[in-house]
Amino acid sequence: MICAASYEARAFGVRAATSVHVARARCPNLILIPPRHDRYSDVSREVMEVLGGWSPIVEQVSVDEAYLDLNGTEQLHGSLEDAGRGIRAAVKSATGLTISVGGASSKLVAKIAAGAEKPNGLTVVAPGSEAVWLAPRKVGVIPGIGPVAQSVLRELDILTCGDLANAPDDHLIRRFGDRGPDLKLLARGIDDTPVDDGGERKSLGREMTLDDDIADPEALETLLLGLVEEVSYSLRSEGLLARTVTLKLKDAEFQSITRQVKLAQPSDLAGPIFEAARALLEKTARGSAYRLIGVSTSDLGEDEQLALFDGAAQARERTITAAADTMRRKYGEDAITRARLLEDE
DNA sequence: TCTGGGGTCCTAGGACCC
DNA sequence: TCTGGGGTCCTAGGACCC
Repeated sequence: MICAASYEARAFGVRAATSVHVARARCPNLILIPPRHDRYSDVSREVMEVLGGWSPIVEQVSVDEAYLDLNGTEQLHGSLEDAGRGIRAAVKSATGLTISVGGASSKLVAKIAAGAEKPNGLTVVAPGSEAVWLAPRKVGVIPGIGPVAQSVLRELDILTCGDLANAPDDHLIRRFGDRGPDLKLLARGIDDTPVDDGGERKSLGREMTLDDDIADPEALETLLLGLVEEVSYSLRSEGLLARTVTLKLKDAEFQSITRQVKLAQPSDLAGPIFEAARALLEKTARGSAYRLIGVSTSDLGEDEQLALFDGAAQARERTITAAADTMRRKYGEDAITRARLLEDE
């Protein structure tokens, strides 16, 4: 599948999440480049470091997006335009990358502004002019209004932010419930969520879509074990313990099913997490075929002195796991695996 | 737009308690 | 024996974002 598409490719209808097959059909001269995720992480870190020089409060949203709280930095950086120009120049000189910047009185409007002139743009919305600036734009530019909400709004003849800002409350309440009127605030650019730089991870999981739908319980179990191994290794790498395990399946009709269970004791070991996930799979999968299987952990906490509470079996697993992790760190994550996971390769 | 994989957040319904 | 109203917690599903 396509992770990201150049603007040239986008002109042919190729965009993120397009399958390679479809992409090639739409754009025969497409040039495919294998992703280098480690490289992107490194560069992302460099960019975030530059941003850290412009504000003490930086909220990283994804590998390529961040919010900066510039309140109180006017003496240092000047106006929003000045800061925006400076940030773009600093990132360019540190990494060679061009970026788009949006400046505004809220995260909501700043984000929309950043997207207004891509790539390589700088858009500042003056405080007080948010509603006017937003009015002609499609409601879909508002973060949180996705395809489903857009189609509901379309039925109400609400197409632009201006339409939404002036929509009757009762219509919105009927279709969106209590949060309906809040949408009007968003459409006027009113948003007071703070820039939050203390984001802690809430969940960690892995899932895979299968080439062919699989019904065989044993095959599903083996796939699940592989996923659990990856998840538990990530938990240990991040020093986290999980309390809740969620199994996710998607059937041949694309219906997704989730089942979760709480562990008796938080864990970062494959053994207890797999046992929980396996039990859920046994209860849930009744012989039908599935096209996706995944496992996710949540209710995460910091690593405590967990080993103190281990029973004999877990103490043994912990010892073996520690040795295996040492090998993974030294020779790569694939350096060691379970015999059961080799069979299907 | 025929549908990946990593996440976060919200909602509704039911259990349970006072 | 039947039952109000409110709060909290849990679970499952789904919308949404990049």
